[in-house]
Amino acid sequence: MAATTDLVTAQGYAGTSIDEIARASGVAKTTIYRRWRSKGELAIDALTAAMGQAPTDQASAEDALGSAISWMTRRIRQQEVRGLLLGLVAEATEDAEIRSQLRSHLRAPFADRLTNEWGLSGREVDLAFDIVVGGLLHRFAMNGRVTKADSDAFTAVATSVLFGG
Amino acid sequence: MAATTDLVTAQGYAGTSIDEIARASGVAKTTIYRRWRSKGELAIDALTAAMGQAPTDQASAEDALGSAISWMTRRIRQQEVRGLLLGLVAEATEDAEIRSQLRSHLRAPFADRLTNEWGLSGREVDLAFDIVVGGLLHRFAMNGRVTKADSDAFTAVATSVLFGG
DNA sequence: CAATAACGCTACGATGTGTAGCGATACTAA
DNA sequence: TTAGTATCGCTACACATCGTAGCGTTATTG
Repeated sequence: MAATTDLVTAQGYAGTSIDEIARASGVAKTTIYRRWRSKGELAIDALTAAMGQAPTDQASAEDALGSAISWMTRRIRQQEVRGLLLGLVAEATEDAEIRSQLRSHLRAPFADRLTNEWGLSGREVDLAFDIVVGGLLHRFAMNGRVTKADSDAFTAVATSVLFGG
Repeated sequence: MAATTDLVTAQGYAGTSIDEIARASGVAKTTIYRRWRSKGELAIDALTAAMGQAPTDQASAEDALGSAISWMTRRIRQQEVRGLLLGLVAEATEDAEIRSQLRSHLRAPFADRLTNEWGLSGREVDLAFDIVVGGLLHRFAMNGRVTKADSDAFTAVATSVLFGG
């Protein structure tokens, strides 16, 4: 998984082959396929590790949303996370299995606590999520980079979706 | 180009090969490569044709933005456009050439008139663009579909970015 | 009707995913 | 210690894809 993250960070998702990952991690390709069913599922696990834990110590719904958004934008500005995520979102487009794993490993950690513990509307939390993640990834796809100003702009929009700006 | 659009609509971008496009259009694969340098550039042209013309008859900046956004969301809800776009955005991620063509064939028709003729802020028009396009494509990637309610939600957010909501 | 441009076709080279089969190595339990 | 089991590494493969080379054939054009 570390080799996966490193190579995808350096070469992009599509530009990284399982052969390379096997070589870099000192393991046979067949061994990788004994543990993961596909490149996508390996990337899901690598992404989950790279994301780490969502923040939990908040005093209000506003705090919880703000810190969830800021956590997500920081992660997306991280090249390791972004590289894996871009590849996985592209694959999710034509693979329902990856789609479902992305929902439970990426969206759930962001959204579940906000809706279950803080009572925020599921529809609006999803909207904030898609604005931040979709917006930043799309901006990267169009411009080849994502700046702090970019992530601040999407953060402001997503926040005002739930707490009128 | 028609064969490209049809096949991508039915099978997705990654799931459609140049061989299939050649067969479906009754043309040799080599002929396709004599006109387009890659699958991506063929898809750019097919996308441009499928998008059609951006609307132009407006009376105010608000009108112009509103109709540009609504034009874009309608196009993205169209399966032909969405299929091509999803594949191209994925490719743009690791291909600066596609990235640049996407800016001039997709973003420019949406944004140029808004900034040049109606004096809207480039930064904010880009933000509206990325919210609508990025948001809707990402929602499709996560859910496997995009509803009218989805596009209405992103439309509302993007509009309020420029004309305070 | 000759010269030129475009096409169709077969055959490649390079790369990728994912699998089969087999011998060697490490681990586990009595 | 030793027998049995799970895991591993390796080669080879099946299959698909992009994009190109070369060559003979058909259109087009002047």
